[in-house]
Amino acid sequence: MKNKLDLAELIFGDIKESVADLEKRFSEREISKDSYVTRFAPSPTGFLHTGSLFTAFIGYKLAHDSDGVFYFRLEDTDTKREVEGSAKELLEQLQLFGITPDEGLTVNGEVGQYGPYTQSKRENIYKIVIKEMIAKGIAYPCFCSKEELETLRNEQEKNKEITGYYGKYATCRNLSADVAYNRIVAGEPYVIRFKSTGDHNNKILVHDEIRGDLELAQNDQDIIILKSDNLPTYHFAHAVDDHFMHTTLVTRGEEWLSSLPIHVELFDALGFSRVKYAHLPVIMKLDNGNKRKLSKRKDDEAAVSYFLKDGYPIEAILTYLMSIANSNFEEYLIENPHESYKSFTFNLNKMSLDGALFDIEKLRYFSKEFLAKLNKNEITKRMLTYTNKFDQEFYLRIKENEQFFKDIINIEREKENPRKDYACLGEIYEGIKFFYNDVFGELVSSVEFNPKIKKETLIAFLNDVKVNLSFDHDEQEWFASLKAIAVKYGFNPNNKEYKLNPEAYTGNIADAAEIVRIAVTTRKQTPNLFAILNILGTKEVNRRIDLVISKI
RNA sequence: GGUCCGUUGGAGAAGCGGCUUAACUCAUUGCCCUCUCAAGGCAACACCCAUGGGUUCGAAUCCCAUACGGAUCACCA
Repeated sequence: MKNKLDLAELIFGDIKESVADLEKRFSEREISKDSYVTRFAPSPTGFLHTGSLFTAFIGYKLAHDSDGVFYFRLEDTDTKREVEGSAKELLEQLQLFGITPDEGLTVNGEVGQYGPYTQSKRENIYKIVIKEMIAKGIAYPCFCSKEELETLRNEQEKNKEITGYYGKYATCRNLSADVAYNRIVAGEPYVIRFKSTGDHNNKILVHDEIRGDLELAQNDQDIIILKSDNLPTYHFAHAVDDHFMHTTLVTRGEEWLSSLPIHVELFDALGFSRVKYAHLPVIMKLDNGNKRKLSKRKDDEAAVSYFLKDGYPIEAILTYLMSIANSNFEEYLIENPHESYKSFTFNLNKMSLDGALFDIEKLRYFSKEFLAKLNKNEITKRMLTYTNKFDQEFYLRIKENEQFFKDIINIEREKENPRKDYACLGEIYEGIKFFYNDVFGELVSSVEFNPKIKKETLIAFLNDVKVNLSFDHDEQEWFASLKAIAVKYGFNPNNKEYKLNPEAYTGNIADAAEIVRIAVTTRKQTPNLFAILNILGTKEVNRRIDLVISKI
């Protein structure tokens, strides 16, 4: 007759260490009690998700605001869904946002004493724990096939019972060690399950740092802890890793709330002291009038690369995320205009309980504010990095004459209330392309002037502008000279007078300015005309006017 | 369907039993400024806090029910 010890030895014969050895190996962190140890633990299944960035950001803030540790752990136990190279990509994108792990996997390799930080490399640790669990009888091998499980589920559904492997349905939990031993020797495939002692009708009291005290039904499912591929499932790995890595606060999406009872039972059964949890609300999106989680497959904005590609500054993205996380953050910003999310202390209690709708308009607002505050050198530098990656043609154009670009981007910039034209770097080209002579040449063929003004007047006016418009000195003088010319062609420089009898004039001063504006930019709306004329210079302005006249 | 979580304006939200004629921010609309646009300034925008019942001298705030929304029920995390 074989007993539980024999069974444990049969399955994990190569495992010699004990849980006590592990406790010794991964001893308590020397860290203040008030400091949080948090982590970001993604699976390598693709690029960085906006929701993941949010979670990582919160974890990072919490740890750093409390002089704690923020570490990165790779949860790569689902070999089927794994995407090659995504761990690296995740890390790099995180770094772009300034969210660099203090410990665990980093762009420079693994750091820290609680590793390995990649779950597939921790097989041994999991097995040490499971071996003891089998020996103690709180875990057991299960030989049920997927087909059998499927049949069981159908049966349960038909009878309107709770589905799953629990209680009387967990047939393998009653197998004697001897029987199990022999079936394994005979070569039957199996998984390892946790033997739950919970009762679905009883409640457990748990505390969530965001939601407060929660009363949840106990877990009674004999969940799988070791899959047939010898890798642990999430629930078990979470308990083992967060215990031995000494996490103090688990920050994760609220989709995990319903499996909390499993985790709590696991921690208790293993004799681990429970960690704290903060289940973060999920970022949602409105789809046909219904709220739903941002979806990787359906929504472009679910991937942070979407914002990067358009050139939203990472500072603006993080500011936006912080504004959803703690709404008093915006008040903080108003009171402290020179501060940012970096100096703001994030508070879990101020977090909303339900998922916020992703609001691109608000992101755009923060982004405009941010970009407007940059000086010409800073924005040029960013623009160079951005276009080098996403718009080579424009990159080369800027490079060719950096000063020219700086002059353009500096129009109405370095001052108290700068222009807020751009929500992202990707919008800049469209805004200023007419400055470039070759582009102007293409645009000019489709210029249209106010049809109310006669062609002859237009041409005569423009010719006059060519010789008499003065913009070498200051803005006042420029405007005065524009007025002087305009008057000759029947424009009224006094708007109040003009409004009294519009029929008597060719137009008002705005109409006159519009002609010049269209002639040199092909647009009806632009930033300050005086500045534009100066940047282009007399020669180019006159060349453009000639070109335009030839098209009228 | 079971279980859990939630519900204050178009969006993020403050509020936690009387100080609320419901803060603040974005969006929207109007006016002012003005060579256009952007910016800036000033206003407006929840006949009331999902609905219905309670508790209370008094409720957005406490309790119950209903409705609605979300999450979750895998050898995925």
